[in-house]
Amino acid sequence: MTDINFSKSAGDPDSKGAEGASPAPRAGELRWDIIELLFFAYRDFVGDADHELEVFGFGRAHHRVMHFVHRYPGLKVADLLDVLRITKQSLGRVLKQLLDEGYIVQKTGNNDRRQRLLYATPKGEALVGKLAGLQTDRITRALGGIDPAGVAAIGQFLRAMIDRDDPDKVLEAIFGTSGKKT
Amino acid sequence: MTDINFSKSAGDPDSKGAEGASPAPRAGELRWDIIELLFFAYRDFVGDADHELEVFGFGRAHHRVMHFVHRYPGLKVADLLDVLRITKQSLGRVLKQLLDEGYIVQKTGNNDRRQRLLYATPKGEALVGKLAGLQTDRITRALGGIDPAGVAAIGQFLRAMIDRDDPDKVLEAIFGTSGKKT
DNA sequence: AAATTTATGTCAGTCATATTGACATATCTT
DNA sequence: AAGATATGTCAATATGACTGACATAAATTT
Repeated sequence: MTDINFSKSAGDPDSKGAEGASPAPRAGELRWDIIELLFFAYRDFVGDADHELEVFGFGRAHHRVMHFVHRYPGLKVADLLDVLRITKQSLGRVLKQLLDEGYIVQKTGNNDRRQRLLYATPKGEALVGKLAGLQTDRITRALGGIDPAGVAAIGQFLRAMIDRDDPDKVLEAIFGTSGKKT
Repeated sequence: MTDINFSKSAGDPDSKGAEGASPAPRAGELRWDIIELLFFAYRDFVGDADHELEVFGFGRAHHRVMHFVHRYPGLKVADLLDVLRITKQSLGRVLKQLLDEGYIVQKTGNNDRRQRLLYATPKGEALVGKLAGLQTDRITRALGGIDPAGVAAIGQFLRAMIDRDDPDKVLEAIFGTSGKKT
């Protein structure tokens, strides 16, 4: 999916009825520029990985799972569901494939034996690493020529775009006590 | 789609037990931070619109179409296909719904009567405006506290993340002679 | 004028990813 | 023992995407 889904946000007081029938909501205020740039930037960003994934017979869903399992070793299935915001059934098929094909392994939790902690295998790491390399190339290229202060602003902006209401385990790691990551 | 599609990266030196076969490509260089922030930022950004779209019985595809038709009045069907990077068949159903329900109208081209130029109706403008308002709220909030130079850096970064190889009509408008939109 | 190309629309069949709801099992908590 | 939790799985469905084939109208070329 090339997801565009621009956003919504809140309430747009005036929106539609603005002048005549056309809403022209907050005329000059809407950030059409950023909205569009985010769409195209994200489209091309995820596009990098898509081609590579085809080679493995995987889709974006597999990438998402591999990414988080790799980054947060020992993630539980429930954590993954929170992060990806999909249902158990949707995750099930993808996760099963990754397990069957040896990209991920499960280990029973030490404290709670009902839990299946997920870990990437070397094979899984290789895949995730390859995909991150492609995306990193694009990011590095895009950051070229931007000074440290600018890079910091970019990080600040991206973080501020994320909902903090009910952070999942991964977001807690990103924003939590260890709030690093520009 | 909550598209994540990260990329690859590799190595995570320590992760689970990967040592061994894992590629660990360019270990310290991978931008896991930006990769992840882009995922979450985009997920929440598009999430804003999703809820609102449900009210109308529409999906993200409808939003994308409405957005570009609104922003670039008179866009041809072929242009839309280039921008959205989907097939005629996929666009067909969505576009037909929007036409049937009065969010968009078609006008035969003046020069070329085969063309169906697309325009948003006031009703369509209202919807797009509402969605853009929600997303703009998030963007404005995220940009708060960032100085002009930082905002410029963000725009520069997002633009640089976009492929420029074969720009479609919309990208030409964004980057072309009238390259504005920070 | 006839042939070809272009712009659009549409039909049929398929796929990937997602959904909800119902259950089953193992394990932890009370 | 009873109940709650973590996970897995089955069935049925929806959306948005795909390929390929074909039809029509209008423009362009020959």
